[in-house]
Amino acid sequence: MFAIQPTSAEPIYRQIVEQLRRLIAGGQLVAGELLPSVREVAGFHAINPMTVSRAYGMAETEGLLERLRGKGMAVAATTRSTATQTQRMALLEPQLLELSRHVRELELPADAVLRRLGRLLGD
Amino acid sequence: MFAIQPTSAEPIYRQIVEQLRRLIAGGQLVAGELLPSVREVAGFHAINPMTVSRAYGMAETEGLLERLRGKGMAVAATTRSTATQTQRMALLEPQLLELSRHVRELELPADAVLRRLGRLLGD
DNA sequence: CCAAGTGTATTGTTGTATTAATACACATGG
DNA sequence: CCATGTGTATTAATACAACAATACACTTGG
Repeated sequence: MFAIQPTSAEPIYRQIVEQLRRLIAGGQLVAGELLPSVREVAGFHAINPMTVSRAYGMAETEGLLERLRGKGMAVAATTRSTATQTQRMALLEPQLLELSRHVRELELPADAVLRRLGRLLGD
Repeated sequence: MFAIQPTSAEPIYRQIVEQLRRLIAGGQLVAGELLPSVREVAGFHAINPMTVSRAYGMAETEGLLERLRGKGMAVAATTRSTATQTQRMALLEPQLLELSRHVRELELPADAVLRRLGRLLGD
Protein backbone atom coordinates (compact mmCIF):
# COMPACT_ATOMS: atom_id res chain seq x y z
CA MET A 1 0.00 0.00 0.00
CA PHE A 2 2.90 2.32 -0.77
CA ALA A 3 5.44 3.60 1.72
CA ILE A 4 4.57 7.24 2.18
CA GLN A 5 6.27 9.70 4.49
CA PRO A 6 4.04 12.81 4.70
CA THR A 7 6.79 14.66 6.54
CA SER A 8 9.43 14.17 3.86
CA ALA A 9 10.56 17.05 1.69
CA GLU A 10 9.79 14.82 -1.29
CA PRO A 11 6.23 15.66 -2.46
CA ILE A 12 3.74 12.90 -1.73
CA TYR A 13 2.53 12.56 -5.30
CA ARG A 14 6.08 12.08 -6.50
CA GLN A 15 6.86 9.51 -3.81
CA ILE A 16 4.00 7.47 -5.22
CA VAL A 17 4.97 7.83 -8.87
CA GLU A 18 8.58 6.88 -8.29
CA GLN A 19 7.60 3.93 -6.16
CA LEU A 20 5.30 2.74 -8.92
CA ARG A 21 8.12 2.99 -11.42
CA ARG A 22 10.37 0.75 -9.35
CA LEU A 23 7.75 -1.77 -8.23
CA ILE A 24 6.59 -2.27 -11.81
CA ALA A 25 10.11 -2.46 -13.22
CA GLY A 26 11.02 -4.93 -10.51
CA GLY A 27 8.02 -7.11 -11.20
CA GLN A 28 6.37 -6.82 -7.81
CA LEU A 29 3.42 -5.27 -9.61
CA VAL A 30 2.51 -7.33 -12.67
CA ALA A 31 0.69 -6.19 -15.82
CA GLY A 32 -3.05 -6.12 -15.35
CA GLU A 33 -2.89 -6.01 -11.59
CA LEU A 34 -5.43 -3.69 -10.04
CA LEU A 35 -4.12 -0.96 -7.77
CA PRO A 36 -5.71 0.14 -4.49
CA SER A 37 -8.31 2.81 -5.17
CA VAL A 38 -7.60 6.48 -4.78
CA ARG A 39 -9.91 6.67 -1.77
CA GLU A 40 -8.36 3.62 -0.13
CA VAL A 41 -4.84 4.98 -0.33
CA ALA A 42 -5.94 8.44 0.74
CA GLY A 43 -7.90 7.10 3.70
CA PHE A 44 -5.11 4.82 4.82
CA HIS A 45 -2.50 7.56 4.85
CA ALA A 46 -4.88 10.37 5.82
CA ILE A 47 -4.03 12.38 2.75
CA ASN A 48 -6.17 14.03 0.13
CA PRO A 49 -7.67 11.78 -2.57
CA MET A 50 -6.73 14.29 -5.23
CA THR A 51 -3.09 13.92 -4.30
CA VAL A 52 -3.26 10.21 -5.04
CA SER A 53 -5.26 10.87 -8.20
CA ARG A 54 -2.56 13.23 -9.34
CA ALA A 55 0.08 10.55 -8.88
CA TYR A 56 -2.00 7.96 -10.74
CA GLY A 57 -2.65 10.44 -13.52
CA MET A 58 1.05 11.11 -13.99
CA ALA A 59 1.81 7.40 -13.98
CA GLU A 60 -0.81 6.93 -16.67
CA THR A 61 0.70 9.70 -18.80
CA GLU A 62 4.03 7.97 -18.36
CA GLY A 63 2.52 4.73 -19.65
CA LEU A 64 2.93 2.85 -16.39
CA LEU A 65 -0.77 2.50 -15.59
CA GLU A 66 -3.98 2.39 -17.54
CA ARG A 67 -7.41 3.47 -16.53
CA LEU A 68 -10.16 0.85 -16.45
CA ARG A 69 -13.32 2.93 -16.46
CA GLY A 70 -15.43 2.21 -13.44
CA LYS A 71 -12.94 -0.28 -12.02
CA GLY A 72 -9.86 1.72 -11.22
CA MET A 73 -6.24 1.82 -12.27
CA ALA A 74 -4.24 -1.19 -13.37
CA VAL A 75 -0.64 -1.82 -14.31
CA ALA A 76 -0.39 -1.19 -18.04
CA ALA A 77 -0.48 -4.28 -20.25
CA THR A 78 2.11 -2.79 -22.60
CA THR A 79 4.67 -2.83 -19.82
CA ARG A 80 6.82 -5.89 -20.15
CA SER A 81 6.22 -7.35 -16.74
CA THR A 82 9.79 -7.14 -15.60
CA ALA A 83 12.40 -4.88 -17.13
CA THR A 84 15.79 -6.35 -17.89
CA GLN A 85 18.36 -6.05 -15.17
CA THR A 86 20.23 -3.51 -17.25
CA GLN A 87 17.13 -1.36 -17.54
CA ARG A 88 16.53 -1.57 -13.83
CA MET A 89 20.13 -0.69 -13.07
CA ALA A 90 19.70 2.40 -15.24
CA LEU A 91 16.96 3.64 -12.91
CA LEU A 92 19.47 3.52 -10.08
CA GLU A 93 22.29 5.26 -11.92
CA PRO A 94 21.61 8.90 -10.93
CA GLN A 95 21.44 7.93 -7.29
CA LEU A 96 24.69 6.00 -7.55
CA LEU A 97 26.41 8.97 -9.17
CA GLU A 98 25.29 11.32 -6.42
CA LEU A 99 26.40 8.83 -3.79
CA SER A 100 29.86 8.48 -5.25
CA ARG A 101 30.24 12.24 -5.40
CA HIS A 102 29.45 12.44 -1.69
CA VAL A 103 31.88 9.64 -0.91
CA ARG A 104 34.63 11.57 -2.62
CA GLU A 105 33.77 14.79 -0.77
CA LEU A 106 33.89 12.86 2.50
CA GLU A 107 37.20 11.27 1.51
CA LEU A 108 35.90 7.88 2.52
CA PRO A 109 37.61 4.66 1.37
CA ALA A 110 35.57 2.80 -1.22
CA ASP A 111 35.75 -0.55 0.53
CA ALA A 112 34.23 0.80 3.74
CA VAL A 113 31.25 2.16 1.84
CA LEU A 114 30.85 -1.04 -0.14
CA ARG A 115 30.96 -3.16 3.01
CA ARG A 116 28.29 -1.05 4.70
CA LEU A 117 26.02 -1.12 1.66
CA GLY A 118 26.53 -4.85 1.33
CA ARG A 119 25.34 -5.35 4.86
CA LEU A 120 22.25 -3.18 4.27
CA LEU A 121 21.43 -5.22 1.21
CA GLY A 122 21.22 -8.29 3.37
CA ASP A 123 24.36 -9.97 2.26
CA MET B 1 34.16 26.84 -5.64
CA PHE B 2 31.27 24.52 -4.87
CA ALA B 3 29.50 22.29 -7.38
CA ILE B 4 26.12 23.95 -7.87
CA GLN B 5 23.38 22.88 -10.23
CA PRO B 6 20.85 25.73 -10.38
CA THR B 7 18.43 23.50 -12.29
CA SER B 8 18.33 20.77 -9.66
CA ALA B 9 15.25 20.25 -7.52
CA GLU B 10 17.56 20.47 -4.53
CA PRO B 11 17.52 24.11 -3.34
CA ILE B 12 20.75 25.94 -4.02
CA TYR B 13 21.32 27.05 -0.45
CA ARG B 14 21.01 23.47 0.76
CA GLN B 15 23.38 22.18 -1.91
CA ILE B 16 25.96 24.55 -0.48
CA VAL B 17 25.35 23.68 3.19
CA GLU B 18 25.52 19.96 2.62
CA GLN B 19 28.63 20.28 0.53
CA LEU B 20 30.27 22.32 3.28
CA ARG B 21 29.40 19.61 5.80
CA ARG B 22 31.10 16.93 3.75
CA LEU B 23 34.12 18.94 2.63
CA ILE B 24 34.85 19.97 6.21
CA ALA B 25 34.25 16.50 7.64
CA GLY B 26 36.48 15.05 4.94
CA GLY B 27 39.26 17.52 5.63
CA GLN B 28 39.34 19.20 2.22
CA LEU B 29 38.44 22.41 4.02
CA VAL B 30 40.62 22.90 7.09
CA ALA B 31 39.91 24.95 10.23
CA GLY B 32 40.62 28.63 9.75
CA GLU B 33 40.51 28.47 5.99
CA LEU B 34 38.77 31.46 4.42
CA LEU B 35 35.84 30.75 2.13
CA PRO B 36 35.12 32.54 -1.13
CA SER B 37 33.02 35.64 -0.48
CA VAL B 38 29.27 35.68 -0.91
CA ARG B 39 29.56 37.88 -3.98
CA GLU B 40 32.30 35.77 -5.53
CA VAL B 41 30.24 32.60 -5.34
CA ALA B 42 27.08 34.39 -6.45
CA GLY B 43 28.78 36.05 -9.38
CA PHE B 44 30.49 32.87 -10.50
CA HIS B 45 27.27 30.87 -10.59
CA ALA B 46 25.01 33.78 -11.58
CA ILE B 47 22.83 33.41 -8.52
CA ASN B 48 21.68 35.86 -5.88
CA PRO B 49 24.15 36.80 -3.14
CA MET B 50 21.45 36.33 -0.52
CA THR B 51 21.15 32.70 -1.46
CA VAL B 52 24.81 32.15 -0.66
CA SER B 53 24.52 34.25 2.48
CA ARG B 54 21.65 32.11 3.66
CA ALA B 55 23.75 28.98 3.21
CA TYR B 56 26.70 30.52 5.06
CA GLY B 57 24.38 31.66 7.83
CA MET B 58 22.97 28.20 8.32
CA ALA B 59 26.44 26.70 8.33
CA GLU B 60 27.43 29.18 11.02
CA THR B 61 24.39 28.28 13.14
CA GLU B 62 25.39 24.67 12.72
CA GLY B 63 28.86 25.49 14.02
CA LEU B 64 30.62 24.69 10.77
CA LEU B 65 31.74 28.22 9.96
CA GLU B 66 32.51 31.34 11.90
CA ARG B 67 32.19 34.91 10.87
CA LEU B 68 35.32 37.07 10.77
CA ARG B 69 33.95 40.59 10.79
CA GLY B 70 35.02 42.50 7.74
CA LYS B 71 36.98 39.59 6.36
CA GLY B 72 34.40 36.95 5.57
CA MET B 73 33.55 33.43 6.63
CA ALA B 74 36.08 30.84 7.73
CA VAL B 75 35.93 27.19 8.69
CA ALA B 76 35.28 27.08 12.44
CA ALA B 77 38.29 26.50 14.64
CA THR B 78 36.29 24.29 16.99
CA THR B 79 35.78 21.77 14.22
CA ARG B 80 38.29 18.99 14.57
CA SER B 81 39.88 19.19 11.16
CA THR B 82 38.86 15.74 10.03
CA ALA B 83 36.07 13.72 11.54
CA THR B 84 36.68 10.06 12.31
CA GLN B 85 35.77 7.62 9.59
CA THR B 86 32.83 6.43 11.67
CA GLN B 87 31.49 9.97 11.93
CA ARG B 88 31.88 10.49 8.21
CA MET B 89 30.16 7.21 7.45
CA ALA B 90 27.23 8.37 9.58
CA LEU B 91 26.71 11.32 7.24
CA LEU B 92 26.24 8.85 4.42
CA GLU B 93 23.85 6.56 6.25
CA PRO B 94 20.49 8.10 5.24
CA GLN B 95 21.47 8.01 1.60
CA LEU B 96 22.56 4.37 1.89
CA LEU B 97 19.26 3.46 3.50
CA GLU B 98 17.24 5.09 0.75
CA LEU B 99 19.40 3.41 -1.87
CA SER B 100 18.90 -0.03 -0.39
CA ARG B 101 15.14 0.52 -0.26
CA HIS B 102 15.16 1.31 -3.97
CA VAL B 103 17.30 -1.72 -4.72
CA ARG B 104 14.75 -3.92 -2.99
CA GLU B 105 11.84 -2.32 -4.86
CA LEU B 106 13.69 -2.91 -8.11
CA GLU B 107 14.47 -6.49 -7.09
CA LEU B 108 18.06 -6.07 -8.12
CA PRO B 109 20.76 -8.50 -6.95
CA ALA B 110 23.07 -6.99 -4.35
CA ASP B 111 26.27 -7.97 -6.08
CA ALA B 112 25.34 -6.19 -9.32
CA VAL B 113 24.74 -2.96 -7.44
CA LEU B 114 27.94 -3.34 -5.44
CA ARG B 115 29.97 -3.99 -8.57
CA ARG B 116 28.58 -0.89 -10.29
CA LEU B 117 29.20 1.31 -7.27
CA GLY B 118 32.68 -0.11 -6.89
CA ARG B 119 33.48 0.92 -10.44
CA LEU B 120 32.13 4.45 -9.87
CA LEU B 121 34.28 4.77 -6.78
CA GLY B 122 37.35 4.07 -8.83
CA ASP B 123 37.52 0.58 -7.45
C1' DC C 1 -32.55 -0.49 -12.83
C1' DC C 2 -29.82 1.68 -9.42
C1' DA C 3 -26.93 2.01 -5.35
C1' DA C 4 -22.19 1.96 -4.78
C1' DG C 5 -17.96 1.85 -6.43
C1' DT C 6 -14.35 3.71 -9.79
C1' DG C 7 -11.20 8.15 -11.35
C1' DT C 8 -11.24 13.16 -12.28
C1' DA C 9 -12.20 18.04 -13.42
C1' DT C 10 -12.86 22.38 -11.10
C1' DT C 11 -12.28 26.12 -8.01
C1' DG C 12 -10.56 28.17 -4.16
C1' DT C 13 -7.69 28.48 -0.03
C1' DT C 14 -3.76 27.83 2.87
C1' DG C 15 0.82 27.30 4.10
C1' DT C 16 5.44 27.18 2.84
C1' DA C 17 9.83 27.35 0.30
C1' DT C 18 12.92 29.54 -2.66
C1' DT C 19 14.91 33.20 -4.79
C1' DA C 20 15.40 37.98 -5.86
C1' DA C 21 15.98 43.21 -5.08
C1' DT C 22 17.40 46.63 -2.26
C1' DA C 23 19.53 48.98 1.28
C1' DC C 24 22.19 48.86 5.37
C1' DA C 25 25.96 48.26 9.16
C1' DC C 26 30.40 47.18 9.71
C1' DA C 27 35.61 46.27 9.32
C1' DT C 28 39.61 46.56 6.60
C1' DG C 29 43.69 48.62 4.74
C1' DG C 30 46.22 51.71 1.87
C1' DC D 1 40.00 58.71 6.39
C1' DC D 2 37.14 56.53 3.26
C1' DA D 3 36.64 53.65 -0.77
C1' DT D 4 36.08 48.94 -0.89
C1' DG D 5 35.22 44.93 0.73
C1' DT D 6 32.61 41.90 4.12
C1' DG D 7 27.83 39.68 5.60
C1' DT D 8 22.75 40.39 6.20
C1' DA D 9 18.08 42.31 7.49
C1' DT D 10 13.96 43.27 5.14
C1' DT D 11 10.63 42.97 1.88
C1' DA D 12 8.56 41.18 -2.11
C1' DA D 13 7.71 37.98 -6.06
C1' DT D 14 6.91 33.59 -7.50
C1' DA D 15 5.96 28.96 -7.45
C1' DC D 16 4.40 24.82 -5.54
C1' DA D 17 2.19 21.30 -2.68
C1' DA D 18 -1.59 19.89 -0.36
C1' DC D 19 -6.18 20.30 1.17
C1' DA D 20 -11.22 21.00 0.80
C1' DA D 21 -15.60 20.61 -1.19
C1' DT D 22 -18.16 19.67 -5.17
C1' DA D 23 -19.90 17.70 -9.11
C1' DC D 24 -19.46 14.67 -12.87
C1' DA D 25 -19.04 10.41 -16.07
C1' DC D 26 -18.49 5.91 -15.91
C1' DT D 27 -19.00 0.63 -14.66
C1' DT D 28 -20.07 -2.90 -11.78
C1' DG D 29 -23.07 -6.11 -9.27
C1' DG D 30 -27.11 -7.34 -6.83
